[in-house]
Amino acid sequence: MVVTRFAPSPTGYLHIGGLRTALLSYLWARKNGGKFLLRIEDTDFSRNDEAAALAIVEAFKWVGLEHDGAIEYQSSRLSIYQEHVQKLLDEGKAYKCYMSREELDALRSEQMERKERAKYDNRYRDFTGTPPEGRDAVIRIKAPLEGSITVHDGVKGDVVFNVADILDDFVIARSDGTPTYNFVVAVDDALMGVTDVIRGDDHLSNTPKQIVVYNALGFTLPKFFHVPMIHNSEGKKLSKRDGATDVMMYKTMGYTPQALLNFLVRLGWSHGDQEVFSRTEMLELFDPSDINRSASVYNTDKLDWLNSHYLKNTPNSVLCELLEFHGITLVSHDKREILLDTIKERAKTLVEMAALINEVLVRPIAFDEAALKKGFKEDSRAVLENFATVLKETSELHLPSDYHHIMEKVVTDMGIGFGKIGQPLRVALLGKLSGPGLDSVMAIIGVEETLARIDALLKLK
RNA sequence: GGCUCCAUCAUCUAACGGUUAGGAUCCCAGGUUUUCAUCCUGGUCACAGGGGUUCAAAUCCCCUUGGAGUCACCA
Repeated sequence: MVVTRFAPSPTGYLHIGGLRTALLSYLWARKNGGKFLLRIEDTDFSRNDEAAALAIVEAFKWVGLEHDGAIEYQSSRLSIYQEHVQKLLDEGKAYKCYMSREELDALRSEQMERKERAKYDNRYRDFTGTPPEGRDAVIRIKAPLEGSITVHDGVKGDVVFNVADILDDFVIARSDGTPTYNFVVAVDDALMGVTDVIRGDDHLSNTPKQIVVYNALGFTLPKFFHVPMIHNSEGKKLSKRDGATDVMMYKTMGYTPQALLNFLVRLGWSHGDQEVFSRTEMLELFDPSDINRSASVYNTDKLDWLNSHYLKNTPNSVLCELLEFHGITLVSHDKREILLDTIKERAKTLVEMAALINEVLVRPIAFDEAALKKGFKEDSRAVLENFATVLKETSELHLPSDYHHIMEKVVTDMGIGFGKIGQPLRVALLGKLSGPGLDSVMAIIGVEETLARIDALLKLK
């Protein structure tokens, strides 16, 4: 049984980097028919932040990830931690330290002056005397004094830490009784039965401390997979200042969950030359031991490409639903198949699709100056008038090909090239020189509207 | 500063001692298209540097350099 977990602190939204580790954890659990747990790390924020948890669940829901069981809040597990602190106290594996804040600071500045590592001096490790009056104690764990601790990491390999370099008797419970992070993480992961810890490699150097806790409590160690960070274009850890880090912003920007997930799963992981992965393929092929060691740069060019790829392959009915979120209602539009077919070929995002759709559906309020100059020449008026005439004489116009035939007829009759009619017609219909195929546009908006738009342009000139 | 991790095209990456170092995105060019986009074809572009080990090194080892992360009564 594989049990993984995602353990964010309640920051109020799901971070794009968080989504990646969540995805990898989710995939690994589901692939093995195991469990994927969600735990909110709110021991310090202590304001039982359910809103923040909900934001994460909302984002999960949007991308289609689902955690198993109830959400665990560390803030509501305080008694469990206290129990385990007490256990260590009873077994002499942890002890009360009465050092004051001032004493600690003094010790540190002394060590700094001597260019030594800031490190607790174990003064209360074997203390048996009378504690100082009226002073709250913190609880420290007895960490090994020498030797080394090796993290067997599924991504990085064996990472050896020298105890003398990194450890001291660190605090596991504050003077107010609340437990600290490294203690809580170890206790929770162990108690919740987590077998595979997949998390950012910024946690790698915390791991020895957690191992000390595991060992003291007699828990068996999980497998660790420390996945490399995602960097911004400056090569630094991704932060809120780097633009879109909130997962839900991607919904607003018109990306599909499949594209986003596909993009993220390929950051730091690959399967040969494959670029496009369906959910099923991810589940089938993902293995955390294939994760890269090195950090990657967050560059959304490929996300755009993936998004347009998925858009092109999304059924119109689904597109229709997705577009609702972006203010486009097409359910009752009788030409929506033609419209969507032509639009989805030329948009990178749903937002772009929405804009393109409006360009077709809404009569242009102004004509682009340059387009007018380039697209409407001396002979254009005659061409458009001819076209309008033939249009009025023809009945039963429905398909793009119907309109195409009329364009052909006019062109042949007048002995001109296609460009002579295409350019001015395009300006009339769309107000500019680019856009979907004209026959499609006309089929979508119909004869009446086509004539009206031509008329509007002719009146202006 | 100590400790730890990392190092292949601009970007994501393949290669698990033997390839002209491959793919994708971006970019550029050509083709297709009434236009734009799509699509197709082609092109530019990389093993950080230096030592070893080996018949053979992008791959293993060491050093240098560079980058990142982490060092709390934060998580």
